[in-house]
Amino acid sequence: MGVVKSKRMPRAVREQQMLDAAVEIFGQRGYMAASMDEIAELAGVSKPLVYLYLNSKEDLFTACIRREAAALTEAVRTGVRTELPADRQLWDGLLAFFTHTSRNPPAWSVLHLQARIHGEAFAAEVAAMREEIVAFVTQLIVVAAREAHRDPDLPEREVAGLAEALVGAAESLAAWANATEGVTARQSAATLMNFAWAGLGNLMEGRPWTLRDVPTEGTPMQVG
Amino acid sequence: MGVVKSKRMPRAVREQQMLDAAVEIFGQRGYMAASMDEIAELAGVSKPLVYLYLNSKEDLFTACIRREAAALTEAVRTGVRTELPADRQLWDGLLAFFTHTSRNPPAWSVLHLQARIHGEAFAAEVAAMREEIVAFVTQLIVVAAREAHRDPDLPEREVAGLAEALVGAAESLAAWANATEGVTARQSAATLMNFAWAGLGNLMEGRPWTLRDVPTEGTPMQVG
Amino acid sequence: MGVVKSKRMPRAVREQQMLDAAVEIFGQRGYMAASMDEIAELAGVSKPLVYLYLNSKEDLFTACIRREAAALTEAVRTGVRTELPADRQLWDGLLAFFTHTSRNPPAWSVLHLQARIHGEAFAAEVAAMREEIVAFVTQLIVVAAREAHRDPDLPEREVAGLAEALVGAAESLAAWANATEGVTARQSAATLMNFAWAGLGNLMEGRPWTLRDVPTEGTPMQVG
Amino acid sequence: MGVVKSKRMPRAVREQQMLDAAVEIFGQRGYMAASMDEIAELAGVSKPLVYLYLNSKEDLFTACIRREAAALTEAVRTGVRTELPADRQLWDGLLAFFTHTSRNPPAWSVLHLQARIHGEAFAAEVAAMREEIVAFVTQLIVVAAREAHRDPDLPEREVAGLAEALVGAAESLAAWANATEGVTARQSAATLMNFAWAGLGNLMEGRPWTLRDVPTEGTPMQVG
DNA sequence: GATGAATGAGATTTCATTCAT
DNA sequence: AATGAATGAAATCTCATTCAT
Repeated sequence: MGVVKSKRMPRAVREQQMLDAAVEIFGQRGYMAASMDEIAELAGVSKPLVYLYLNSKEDLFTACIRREAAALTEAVRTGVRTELPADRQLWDGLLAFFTHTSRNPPAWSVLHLQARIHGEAFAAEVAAMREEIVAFVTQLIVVAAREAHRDPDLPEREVAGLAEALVGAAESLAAWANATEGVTARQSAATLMNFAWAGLGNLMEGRPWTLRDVPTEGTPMQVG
Repeated sequence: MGVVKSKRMPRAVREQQMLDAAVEIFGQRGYMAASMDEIAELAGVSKPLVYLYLNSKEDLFTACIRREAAALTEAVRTGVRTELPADRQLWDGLLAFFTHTSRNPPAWSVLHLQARIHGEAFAAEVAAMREEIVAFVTQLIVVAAREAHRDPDLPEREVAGLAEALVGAAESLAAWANATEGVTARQSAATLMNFAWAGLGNLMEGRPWTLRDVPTEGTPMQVG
Repeated sequence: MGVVKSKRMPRAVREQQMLDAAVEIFGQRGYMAASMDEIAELAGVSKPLVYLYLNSKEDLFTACIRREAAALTEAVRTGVRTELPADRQLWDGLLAFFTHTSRNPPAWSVLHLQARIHGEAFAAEVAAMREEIVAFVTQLIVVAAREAHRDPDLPEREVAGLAEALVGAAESLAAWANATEGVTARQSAATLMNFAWAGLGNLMEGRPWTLRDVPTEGTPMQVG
Repeated sequence: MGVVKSKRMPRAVREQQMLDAAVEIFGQRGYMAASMDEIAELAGVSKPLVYLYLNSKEDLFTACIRREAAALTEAVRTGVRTELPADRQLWDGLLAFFTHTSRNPPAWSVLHLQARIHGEAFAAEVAAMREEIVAFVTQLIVVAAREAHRDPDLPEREVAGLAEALVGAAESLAAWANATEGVTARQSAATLMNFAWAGLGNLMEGRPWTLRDVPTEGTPMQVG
């Protein structure tokens, strides 16, 4: 009766349990402060088994980063349908992003905070994921420009900077939202969408960005 | 000619040297990976002297955070003149911010990355500084709204979210700029100013934010 | 032939070896001067293993005190049969006490000297043991008074003081006997028994305490 | 107005201040745990001055022991008049001893506890003092035996043991009295005097030791 | 497949002690 | 006479990692 701590599980399952534990601990303590002892204990296995499967602390951390990076990009990719208009794609992407990060705070901590701090090797793993997202946003901006008028005079470098700023803002907001009580993924997405699309200037003059069919909670993003 | 490594210096001077070294090492290695040995060596003193003056690794780190937070807020405060229009104030603030962070990359790493990761106590030190800046931006938005029209219907909470997003974007951009070759403070400020003030929508329709008297390098800023 | 330094022993055994070594070193050097390095070396293990099992220098010291205190009280308890007359009980107790302390000089040093010096926490551990012994002696005095005459007019507080003095004398004698060549446990017990029971006054007037059936070596305790 | 912390004092005075501070700290913390920093601070001088005058921690500790040992023996010597009867001499000596130790707890801690623990050299310093006292007591016993009857059949070795036990009991009682609230020097002396002179046996049969002219507080020591 | 036993290397921190003034 | 500045050496403790079963 009760939860039986079954032994002898297939390797794939054990590995996932270990990664779950590792993400949890790395997210809470940070890479250096996390101890393999604690991770093994939380995973419910002995330390040597962790080493047998994941090889070293570094490899374990890298495995965490890879798994969570893949999960996040997959979530965003799934949320976006490229046949829709650019602003709608951005909205859907943001919503998927904030939804995922808000559901996996330790994972987001690992990707956003920990991985960047501890060595170039780890940072590079995250950078790959990030570039994929930046590329997606960059392309969105280009498409939107094309949709808006026939003369796309935004130089490439400028577009890159804007995408960077937008992604950076999203990352910061995600961390802030996780740390702040009562902020929903939808609210975060709405705030950022307004900020990015309409700009403060427009917002203040009463002309926020609007998108039909999207039920909203944030104030300035008005449902038409 | 050259720096003479003089011995027996007054305490105040030595303390600054130690803090310089500590910011450098903490910025590079992170709090946990930084060793007191390395810091002492870089400061050109023995480890016991570091402990005598700064007391402990924690206290040393806190002292770094305090000094750099004070320096950054001071730099921004000095750059802004509150009698000017809101957008000009934002521009000046951003310029001062990016100028300071680009000149002190390790200091910015300590404030932006390290301090947030290692314990609530450290994070709180930074949070105080951050709140000061967020408050400044929040007030700018309110003032700008008042300048734009008499009916400021942006609810308080929304304004807070926008300020958060803007500051977050600036922080991210600063880190990115430090890590990317050839990005000037002025460019960063311009990119973010456009992004924040005009919004992507306006930008793409050829209506970027402009400010007279400000010579710029970034492209879309400064229309004709 | 000889002691094979076998590796990989069960935890319980290793812990006892560590405690043996710790008592030895703490007894010789004192708590502060004893180094975990030396203890680990004498125990034939690495320092981390000592920490893994015993947790900290403080905990290790406490474990030593507890073990030795228990051993000593057990030795005394075993030596005394409560159905015998009071003076015989005292004699048996003293003999057991001096026998045990003379066989484990470092243990006695730990209990009598070290534990009292280094912090109230340690002293309290010993105080518990000591109180047990003082209580035993106190009760002996009361019983003896009852046996001697029906009117026990010794006030409680006075009895406590006497018990304290007797136990204190025994403790001192034990330390002195350990430091002095050629003093047997039996001699110490006899000296103290005479001192305590008959008093100097009686002794000097040729009326020492005597106990039938007890072969003695000390002079004044004459076999009647 | 207020205590003026005068500088430039004659060496002899400064040295006494340092010894005062050292006895205080050594008594509280123990030899190892006491830090020269703390001693210098309590003495109101800089550390190098302590080294200039007292040379080293060891020498400082030895100086403390010497001073306090001399003070204690002097106090006992002064309290005893050798022309009086032996038991009166013992009483006076005990009273002087307990009075002195109760007035200088840190000094007594240094002599009784600290000095014995930390190295043979220190212990030897105390041993010299102790031997002087033991010799005094030994002689008292011999004299008393002579007074009591003409046939002193107590062998020398036995007398030595008895003196040792008596002195040991006194030492223990002194420490206990210092640690216990409300125990006066007179009470300690009375308890021990009864214990030593009459013995438990006599006490319990209602025949305590008595001394004319000595006002008492302890119960069994009755003024005839 | 899984683990209890064990360790080498290195972290922070403290302290007695000395130099230069 | 007196001190602020500075350090070498050593202490406790932690951790990633491996061995033997």
